[in-house]
Amino acid sequence: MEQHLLLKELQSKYGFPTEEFPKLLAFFRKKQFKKNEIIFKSGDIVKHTYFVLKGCTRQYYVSPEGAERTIYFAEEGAFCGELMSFLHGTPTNLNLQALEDTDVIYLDLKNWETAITSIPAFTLYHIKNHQRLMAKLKEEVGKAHNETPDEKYRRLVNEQPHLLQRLPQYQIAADIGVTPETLSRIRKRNTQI
Amino acid sequence: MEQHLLLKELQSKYGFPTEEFPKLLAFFRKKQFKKNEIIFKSGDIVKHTYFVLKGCTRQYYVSPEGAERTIYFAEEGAFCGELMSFLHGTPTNLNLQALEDTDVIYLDLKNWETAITSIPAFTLYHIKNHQRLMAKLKEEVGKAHNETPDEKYRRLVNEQPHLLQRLPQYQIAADIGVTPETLSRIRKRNTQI
DNA sequence: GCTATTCATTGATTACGATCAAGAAATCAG
DNA sequence: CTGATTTCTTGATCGTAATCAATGAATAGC
Repeated sequence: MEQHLLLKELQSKYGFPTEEFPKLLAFFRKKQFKKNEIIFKSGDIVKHTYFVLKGCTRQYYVSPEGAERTIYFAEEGAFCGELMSFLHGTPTNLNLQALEDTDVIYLDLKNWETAITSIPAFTLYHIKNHQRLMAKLKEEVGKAHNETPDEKYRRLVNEQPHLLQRLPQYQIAADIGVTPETLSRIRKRNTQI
Repeated sequence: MEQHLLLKELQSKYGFPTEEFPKLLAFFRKKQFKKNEIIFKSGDIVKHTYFVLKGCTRQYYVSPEGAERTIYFAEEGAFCGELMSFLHGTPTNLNLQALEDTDVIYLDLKNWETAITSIPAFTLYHIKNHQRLMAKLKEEVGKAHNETPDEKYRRLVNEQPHLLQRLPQYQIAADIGVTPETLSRIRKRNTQI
């Protein structure tokens, strides 16, 4: 029997008792999103927290002028959501969009709280995983200013090469923080060896 | 009797039972840092997590070329540390520096774990506070690319005016992500009304 | 109080990404 | 398969921050 993607994620990071898993999984429900569907948008109060089984989502920020800036992509085996809004019931200022037809499982707040309070290993996963994410974000903030677009592109090629294959270039451009034109030139510069 | 700064912080955000506080405080130890002292640096394994009682610290990232980029400043009443390294025992890639003579209280890992497991309200503070920080960082990542340096400066003036008074300009410049020369010109542009 | 650093300002030049504009290539619908 | 969108590339111009360089102001050490 094949291992559930969620269990795999929980165990790959910090160990999770297999026997607890069915109990945890029971709190989740399934859902599907169509390609390009907006899952939540700025101003919404986020009601669910999602785990991607198949497909890909992007979380992004929209500036007052309408420019988009992607914060991160969640592929298969990753949580995506916005716990700040989810936990506090406040409007989010981020947007979440499915970039492909995407299958997820999700928790509502009630089930999330029950799961967290009744399954300590799940709590531990959360705390530790958030440290990981936070560390990544801090690094992003740090690098956001000190790296040239060329460096950012090469880092993306090294760290997340799969994204290059599954995303259109203007999405990559939004992630790096440049215009599509500039990305096209960067690619030209960095391809010819 | 004056309320302890830590209790104030714990209660201001999400409510913390006052009667539990002495028990929590007992896990902490005191320490002082001199102005400009490096508390930890990239490559270190962070052994403590700090709460600032007096003074100010900055957490920053150093690029391979030696350029510094400040992630955030912690003033009185704020935690500062690097839980990723602290909890996982892995080397950090961030640096923490006291910008003034600074008094802190701190926890080592053993006491942190004991406090977290024995004082649920402290756990709750952590989880929720991390969401807040994470949301801020995400916004930072989002704005890092879409804001012009002028906009970043004006946002700093609006959101953290006290920092302008207590920090030298080249620190502000490192925070905004420009050279000191550029900041000087930005200030000139934005001062003359 | 005076000298020595460190820090802030100003100027001139350079480099690079944004923007505007137009074609080419790829994707999609019928 | 064909026409219509959408996406990607290429070119030319423009604006702005980095860099290099030098002077002025403020701080710290003796």
